Amino acid sequence: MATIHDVARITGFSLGTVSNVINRPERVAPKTRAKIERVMAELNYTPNAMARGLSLGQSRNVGVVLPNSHHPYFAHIVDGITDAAFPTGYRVTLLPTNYDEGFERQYLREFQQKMYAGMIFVSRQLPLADLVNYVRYGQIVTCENVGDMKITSVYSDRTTTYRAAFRWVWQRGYRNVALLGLRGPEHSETTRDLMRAYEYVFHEELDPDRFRPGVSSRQDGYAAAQYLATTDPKIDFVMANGDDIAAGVYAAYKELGVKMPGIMGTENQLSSQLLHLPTINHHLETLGHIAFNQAIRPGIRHQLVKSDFVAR
Amino acid sequence: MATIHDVARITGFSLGTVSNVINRPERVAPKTRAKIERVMAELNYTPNAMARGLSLGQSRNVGVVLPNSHHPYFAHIVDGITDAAFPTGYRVTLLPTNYDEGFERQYLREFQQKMYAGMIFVSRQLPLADLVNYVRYGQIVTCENVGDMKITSVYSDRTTTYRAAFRWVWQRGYRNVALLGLRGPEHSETTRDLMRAYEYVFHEELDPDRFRPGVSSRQDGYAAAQYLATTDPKIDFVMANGDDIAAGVYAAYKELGVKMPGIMGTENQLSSQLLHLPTINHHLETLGHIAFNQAIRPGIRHQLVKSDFVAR
DNA sequence: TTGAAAGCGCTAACAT
DNA sequence: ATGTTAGCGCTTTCAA
Repeated sequence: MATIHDVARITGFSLGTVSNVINRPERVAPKTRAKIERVMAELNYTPNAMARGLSLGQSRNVGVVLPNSHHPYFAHIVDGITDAAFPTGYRVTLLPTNYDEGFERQYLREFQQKMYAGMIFVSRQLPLADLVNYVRYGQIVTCENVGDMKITSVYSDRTTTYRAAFRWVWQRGYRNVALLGLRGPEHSETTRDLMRAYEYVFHEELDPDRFRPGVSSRQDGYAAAQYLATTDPKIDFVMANGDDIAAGVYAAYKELGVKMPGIMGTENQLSSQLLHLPTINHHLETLGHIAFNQAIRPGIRHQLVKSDFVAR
Repeated sequence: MATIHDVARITGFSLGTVSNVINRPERVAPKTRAKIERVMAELNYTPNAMARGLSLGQSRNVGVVLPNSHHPYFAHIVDGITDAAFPTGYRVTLLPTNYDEGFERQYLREFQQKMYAGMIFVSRQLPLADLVNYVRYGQIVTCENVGDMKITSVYSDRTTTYRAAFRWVWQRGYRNVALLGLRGPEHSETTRDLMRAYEYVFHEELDPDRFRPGVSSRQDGYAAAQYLATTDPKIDFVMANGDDIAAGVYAAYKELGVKMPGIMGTENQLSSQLLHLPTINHHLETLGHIAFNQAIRPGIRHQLVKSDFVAR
């Protein structure tokens, strides 16, 4: 592979001049610049990104921290991020944690070493305070409401939408609601938000037995619904954490032949349309888009992305 | 951030020795090794990946080239790749092309500069021969049947499965089949495979008007089906390039109120289960998994991933 | 077993 | 306008 030395040697100019045509073309005379550019093209030369990064102390990568990419919630956000990154020339690298703090720490250290120009924490295990410690090394953006913590955030106004959704559930006459989630309220801000909205509308705490954690796929939804239907037949509404999951719930109740409860999904995917189920649209692609743009420019900002309740 | 110099200075040993405890611990005396490791831990030291990469001429990244990550086909493969990469400590970076050769060239140059230990071409625009030119710089794996080209490949046996699917269509009595695809046969090997399988079973060429290109979402499927239903009412079977797309086709015919044709999807997603439509399961996560493993170890190999026709 | 030093490809002062 | 040079953090001969 051709290096900057090769083009310097061949053109007869110095390293510095060649470097200048790459980084500050205006400083070099048009004629020599043309000559150097021609040779670069001939040699099919591209600056080595690693060397550049090492010298500059920065890269054109953004790291995206997330537990996995199975769940549609994460997949949609990653979609938005890569779309936004594409025209900018930034690369996005996926940093899966499998819910393990250790990996998050590892990624943070790599960040500190300037491997990533910015990081997006789509999800995190580490305390927010730990992340805040790293903002001095570059841009970190979180995808949650962080209050007035000194860290950039992009988040959806879940509370408002969850309340609207529960109000709809209440008005429809449902009184025995079960919730499905990825992780319990002790681990997940989303689950806490959801429960708080429930309490706000129903004026009571949710029966702990009516929250089923560990649900992330249609199959999980199916299993959870089977459990609920057999152990707690009074349940008349199931709020699922994803449309495909909602579809799994639907299938389980249908197969058991018991009375179908009301079901709600989230993410506004195809499956809720097909089954004509209400859902919540978090506009996750938009969220990803914004998160990327925050990740590549300095400054601490907080941005809200509105979500919608889709009644059906 | 602590560098190797810091730990050398603090421990009183030389750079070389510290480097050795990182890379060849057996060469350094147990006592000095312990001492150095303790200081490393205290300083929270991690080797700088860029510097390491520059020095070594290699990275622990694999690049995944694909047009975009919207289509479930790509999303599923990426899922498989990241899952396989996780336990190995390799990073995966997404390299979207938007179907533009220029970007593929750019990525190939970065590869040549050792930015990526391996590359996976989930899709490509560049001629295969161009890719083959780069295998001497590292592992490149393509996700298609490349015959005896000297490049590693992982691909699904589409032909067999497509034939089985068309045979099923034939046996069910359908005689007027339309096909939906991302890109026309002139650009897409998948489409060519599909058409060849059609010809094999039906003993005739597909009427060109009965192939609708540019279909990649449920909405596209909906629009294509509307067009087909109104311009060519004889059509009695629609083969869609995705289950969600098949669902769009279903919706279009249903809304028009005309006789519902047979419909088949691919990828075995939830939507085909819900609508009870036959589909093809390409086992794309498995394919991604294998692709990753091929990408990180040298050698040219070809591997077939079996796909299934799911009759419904 | 440990140390010294060259080099990976590039950038950015600083000199000319 | 162009050249020279000292790093960026690390690995790896080669010596001691």
